[in-house]
This record gives sequence, C-alpha cells and structure tokens, in this order.
Amino acid sequence: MARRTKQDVLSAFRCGEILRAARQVFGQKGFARAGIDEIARSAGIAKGTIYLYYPSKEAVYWAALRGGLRELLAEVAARMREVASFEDKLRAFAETKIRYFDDHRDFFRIYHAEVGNALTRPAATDQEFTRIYQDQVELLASAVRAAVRRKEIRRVPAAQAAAAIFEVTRGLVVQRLMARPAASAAADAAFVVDLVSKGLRKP
Amino acid sequence: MARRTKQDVLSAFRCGEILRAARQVFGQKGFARAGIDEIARSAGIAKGTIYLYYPSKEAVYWAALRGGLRELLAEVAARMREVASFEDKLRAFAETKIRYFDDHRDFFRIYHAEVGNALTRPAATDQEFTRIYQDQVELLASAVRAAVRRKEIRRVPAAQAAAAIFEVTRGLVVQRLMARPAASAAADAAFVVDLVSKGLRKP
Amino acid sequence: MARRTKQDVLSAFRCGEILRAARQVFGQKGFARAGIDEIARSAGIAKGTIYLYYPSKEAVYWAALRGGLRELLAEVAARMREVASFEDKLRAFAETKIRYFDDHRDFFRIYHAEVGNALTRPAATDQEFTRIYQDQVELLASAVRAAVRRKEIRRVPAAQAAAAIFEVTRGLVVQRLMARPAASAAADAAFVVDLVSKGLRKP
Amino acid sequence: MARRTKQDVLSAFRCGEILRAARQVFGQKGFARAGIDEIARSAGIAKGTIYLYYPSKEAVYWAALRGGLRELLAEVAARMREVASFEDKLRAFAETKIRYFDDHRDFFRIYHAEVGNALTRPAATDQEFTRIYQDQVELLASAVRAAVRRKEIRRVPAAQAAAAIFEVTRGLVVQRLMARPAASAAADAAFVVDLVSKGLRKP
DNA sequence: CATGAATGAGGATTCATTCAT
DNA sequence: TATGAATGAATCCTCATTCAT
Repeated sequence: MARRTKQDVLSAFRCGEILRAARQVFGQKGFARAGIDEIARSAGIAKGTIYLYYPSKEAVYWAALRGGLRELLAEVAARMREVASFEDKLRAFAETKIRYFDDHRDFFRIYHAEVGNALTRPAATDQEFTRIYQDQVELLASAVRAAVRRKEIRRVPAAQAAAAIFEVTRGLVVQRLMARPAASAAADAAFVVDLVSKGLRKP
Repeated sequence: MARRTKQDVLSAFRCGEILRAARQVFGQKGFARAGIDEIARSAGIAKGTIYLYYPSKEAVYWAALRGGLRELLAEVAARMREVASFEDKLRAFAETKIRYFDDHRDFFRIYHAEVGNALTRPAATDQEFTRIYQDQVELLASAVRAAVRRKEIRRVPAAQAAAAIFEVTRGLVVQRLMARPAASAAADAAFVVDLVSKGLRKP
Repeated sequence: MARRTKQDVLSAFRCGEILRAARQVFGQKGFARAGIDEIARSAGIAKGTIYLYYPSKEAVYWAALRGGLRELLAEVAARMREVASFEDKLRAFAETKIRYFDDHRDFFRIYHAEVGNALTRPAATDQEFTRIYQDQVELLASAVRAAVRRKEIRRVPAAQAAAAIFEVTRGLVVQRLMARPAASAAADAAFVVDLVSKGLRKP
Repeated sequence: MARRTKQDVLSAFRCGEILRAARQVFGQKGFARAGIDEIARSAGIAKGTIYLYYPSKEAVYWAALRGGLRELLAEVAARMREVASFEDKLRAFAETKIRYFDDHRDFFRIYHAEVGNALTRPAATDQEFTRIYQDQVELLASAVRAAVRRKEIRRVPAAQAAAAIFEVTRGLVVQRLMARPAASAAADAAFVVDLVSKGLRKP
C-alpha cells in the first residue's frame, strides 16, 4: 500500500507539474503556438512522459483549464459564503477574482481565450467549461436574488445583473493586465462595488 | 481612366470578399486552425489569389480585424454624436455595439481572441489594435467627463467608469452569443443604461 | 510584305530582348531561382508576352544557351580559320574564348551550369548542347590532327589533347571570374599556348 | 558511456546515410529540383527525421558538399605526400581525383554546380567552399614551386600552372562522365602527366 | 515508468502557366 | 499582339504522437 501511495504521490506531482507548465506555456503562446515539447521542458520531464498522464495536447489543455477554473470557483464561493450582505458578497467576488488573476496571469489568458472558443463550438468538451462559467454567474445571480428578496436592492433581472457584475469584474481584470501599473485590487474592487450597488440601489 | 477604375472596383471587390471570408473562417476556427485554403474557397477564389492582395495569412488576419474594428468604431462614434445627453450616448454606445456584433458574430470572435493576444504580446502589430481598442474606451471616457462637468452624474474616475461601461456591454455581447435566444438588443442596452446611469447618478 | 517585315523585325527584337534578359537573370540566379517575372521585367515586357515567343521557361533557357553557344562557336571558328599554324590556332581559340566570356559573364554561368546538367540527363534537349560542346572540342581536335600530320607537334591522341586544351582554357576562365583582378586575356592565353605547345612539342 | 556511444554510432550512421542520399539526389537533380522527400526515401528514413540532424535543405546540401570535398582533399593530399618527384605528385593528384570522381559521380555534379554558384554569390557559405577549392589548387602550386626550386621544371608562374593542371584534370573528369566508355583512370592520368611535365620541362 | 528519436500528416507559400480583356 | 490577374500544383518545414529501449 505504501508502494501504491508513493506511486500516487509521484503521479499527482507529475500531473501538477504538467498542468503548471501547461498554464504557463498555453497562457503565453495560446493553444496552437504552444508546443508539447516546451511544456515538457518547462515541467522538467520528457515529451513522451506527458502522454503517460494525458492522452493528447487537448487533454492537457482542458485539464489545465478545468483545474484552474475549479480552484477559482471554489475560492470565490468560499469568500462569498463568509460574508452576508449583498455589498460584501459583491466585494468578495470582485476582489477574489482580481487577486486570483493577478496571481495567475497565464491562466487568465487561457480562460479568456476559451470564452472566445466557447462562442464557436458548442462541443462536448466546452459544455463543461460553459457549465463552470455559468456556475460563477450563478453565484452572483443567487446573491442578487437574495438581495432582492431581502429588499437590499431594487427588483432587477437577476441573470442580467449577474452577467453585468461578472463582466465588469472581468473587464477590470483585462484592463489591469493590458495597462500594467494598475490600481490596487481593493481599489478596483471597490469601484465595482460602488458602481453596482449604487446602480442597483432601491430608488 | 475607366479601365483603371474598373480594375480598382474589381480589386476592391476581391479584397472585400477575402476579408469577409477571412472573418468567417478565422471567426469560426481561430487563427491557427483556419486554413488559407478554406478562406480562399469561401471567397470563391483560388488559394494563390489571396497572395496577390495580402502578403501572408497574418496580413489577411490583421486586415480583417482592422477593417471591422474601424467600421465598428466609426458607427459607434457616429451614433454617439447624434445625441446629446449622457444617457442617450450610453444607449447609443451599447445598442450600436450589440447590434453590430449581432450582425457580425464571426468578427466578434476574432475581436475577442485578439484582446486575449494583446494581453500577451505587446508587439508592433498589436499596438494598432490596442490603440483602436482604447479609442473606443476614450469615446466613453470623454462622454463621462462631459457628463461630470455638466453635473449629469456624480464625480467618478472617468477611465474606470468608461472601462466598466465598455466591459458591461462586451459582457452582454458574450452572454448573447453564448446563450442564443437572447433578449432584444434594445432591452439589453436598456439594462446597461439603467444600471450605469443609476450607478453614476448624483447622490 | 512590308507589314510582314515590320512584324518580323519586332518579333526578332522581342526575342533578342528576352534572351538578353534571360542570360542576365539565369546567369545571376541559376535556372531554378530565376523567375519568369524577373526576366520579363528585365526585358521590359509583361510576363505573358514571353509565352507568345517561347512555350516555357525551359525553352527560354535553351534558346538563351543555344544562341550564346552558337555565337561563341562561330566566333572561335572564324578566328581559328584566319590563322594557319597550330600555335596561332591555339592562341586564337584561347584568346577568343577568354575575351567572349569576359564580355558575357552571365552567359558563362549558364554555360557552366549546363555542362553539369549535361552530365546528368542525356535528354533530347541536352543532345544539342552536347553536340555544340563537342563541336568546339572538334575544332581543336582537327587542329591537333593537322598539326600532327604536318609534324608540327608530336603524335598525341587528338581527342585527349583537344579536351585538355579545351579544359585548360575553361579553367582559366573560371579562375578569372572567381578572382577578379585577373591577368590580361592575352597573357592568360599566352600561358595556355606556351604550356600546350611545349607539352606537345616534338621530342 | 556505452549507451552514449551506441547513440553516437546511430547518430553518425544516420548522418552518413542522409549525406549519401543527399549526394545522390542533389547530384542527379540539382539543388532546386531535389526534394527533401526523395532524399529521405533514399536514406530509408522519414522526411521529418532529416530535420533532426540538419536544420534545412540548404544545410544538408552544404554538409554533403563539405564532407565530400574534405574527403577528397584529404585523400589527394595523402597520396601526394607519399611520393617525392614532381611527376609522381602530378600523377598522384590526377589519378586520385579521377578515381575519386569515378567512384562518386553524383558528388562530382554537386561539386561542379557549386563552382558555378561560387562564381555568382560570394556569400558567407560559399567562402568555405572557395577556401577548400583553393586548398586543392594550393597543393599543386606548392608542388610546382618546389619543382621549380629543385630545377625539375622550368620557371613558370606557380598559380597559373597549378590552375592549369587542376583544370586539365577536372576537364578529363568531365569528359569521362560525359562519354561513358572512357579510358582507364591510369591512362587518362598518364596523359595529364605527360602533357604537363613535357609542357613544363626545362628548355 | 521514463525517454527522446522517429514518424508523417498538414499547411503556408511560391511561381510557371493560362486566358479573358 | 500584349497584358497581368488568376490559378493550383508543388514543396519545405513543423510538431503532435508513437514506440523501441
């Protein structure tokens, strides 16, 4: 059993290294221009080894994307659960995402690119991506619904409001990455909170 | 002169057809997976003919992107000039963009992908893209500044506000394209206007 | 008839210009790297026009080669006929060739390349090249035979001797073209005459 | 170490096979008309494998040319060192070259073609070719100088004499390859020796 | 399990040739 | 006759994937 466990640990370590390298290389070059060779080198293993853990370049890409997405979703969900008011949830959402992407710029590029791809092919693989993507929006939508119910904010269509919050936040991340010396994460998040909470405030 | 003109017309027609086909194919497959062959076929010409008008696949891509961007920018700027109040300018911006992208879905995908690429390589070619991109944001920023001056809205940082409006709009476009049977363009635009104008309203 | 003649003159002029341009471009780039476009431009006509006079790129090449070869052969033969002794014929041969190639460097490169090609493909077209090539050697061989008959030189195998003279001369041309500031044509020719006439002198 | 050595042996074998195939195909078709595909097939490997050993078609060509040139030069130099008299050195030079090219006809064609190219582009790559080419001539020139010093032959310009010998020999090779049923290598070499040694004999 | 040499399908680009004007 | 825009076959090179060691 120790043997098995040792194997598992090694295997998990390899997978982790591969995905870390994959995010770096895919993030910097995009899917097509990234080479398996380069990912392997960055992971400190040989090209062939990757194929022991993943059946194809696409599979590596999806694993890298899915892993990051799940981590991000979990983190955002956790932070949002920690607070109660709509404004606090809003702030938790924006700040966590901004901070996460500040720390995982390469991943953001994959994520962003995949949004674009999801627009094109409603293929089986993308279904999962779309689902996780929508899970994030749903986090916001339910917060909006609750706030409406609690009369914290005026009655607004939850889906559109959630989408708006979601995209304002994503837009800020894009702006932050395009123009380097950005404001602090907290300041940018505060702006989102301010705009949205005022925008949704009861009349 | 007639001769020359006839040639010019044909040449313009070819360029137009190539760019139209390019937007379609690049939009559906992305730059790397798109084949010159397919673009040519879609344009109804032979592969080699493309190289009479553009020196490389990349050049075709940039021309397609730039052309669309300029058209969009011009249209948005024109619509915004037609109206006076901040709210109307806001509506003009959102509605024009949503409508344009509803009609040019393929182009939106190129556009979206390139935002992602611009995050990675601050190369010479991308400079122009970034500039046009920022021209759009500037349209909004100056509207915001004017509104602040006219005391239509409260004092907010123009750049951030513009980015937020810009991204909320873009986000709605993404949502519309991901989930097909969307609300009307006017309704989605109205939501943006509502959220933002209330969010920026004087206290 | 005047009409016809005018046509003929124009046609001859076109052919001449094409061949002149062909020698220049083929000589500077070799057959494969030379483009029909470039030849046409150098000849001051349009690409398609070349195909009114020659059926293919190869045909242009062969015409350029054959024309030059014939001119050279005629010139050499004429000069050799003007003199009587073996030494004088030798000098006429070497000096005329050296001078001709000094004046037609581009042509020499085509000529040289084709010797190489003739080694490879004993095709129909090359037959003629080989024949003209051997006609030149034959000029020398008959001079050698006559000299032997007249006892000007010792008895040597005419074919080998002719080949040797031919190649020594050609070798000098190569040397002249590789190392620019060469000796005068007369001096180089004199060396050939000296070496060979002494080498073939009666014992 | 054994491992490494086995790899090295395999690698050397591959390189050798590639160059052998390259000489064959380039020799029969010339650089431009030769296809990497065909070279690979002739070497018994796949197209892509060539690119593991050489970065481009050009690199393969140069390696094939350089390798052959060096082998030839080494062989000629060795044979010439083995003998003392001018006549013997002359014979060693001529016979070794004739024999080498009899055995490596394909290589001769590359070699010959490159002489032509060297006439055109004095580019960096050709520099090395020109150097090795001149090293061969220098072998002869120093032999001539020594013979003059030892009074074996009359006083002649060493460079021109060397060039003449060099080219007579090359000319004979061309003749041998153009007209198949040639004399024996020894007989052709003897002719060169006879002509030249008599031509340079003291008066 | 790990390796990396070998594979070969795929794709951008060039250019001789054609043909409508 | 002259043109040059259009064609598409031909070819170099890349790189995801396989497999013998």
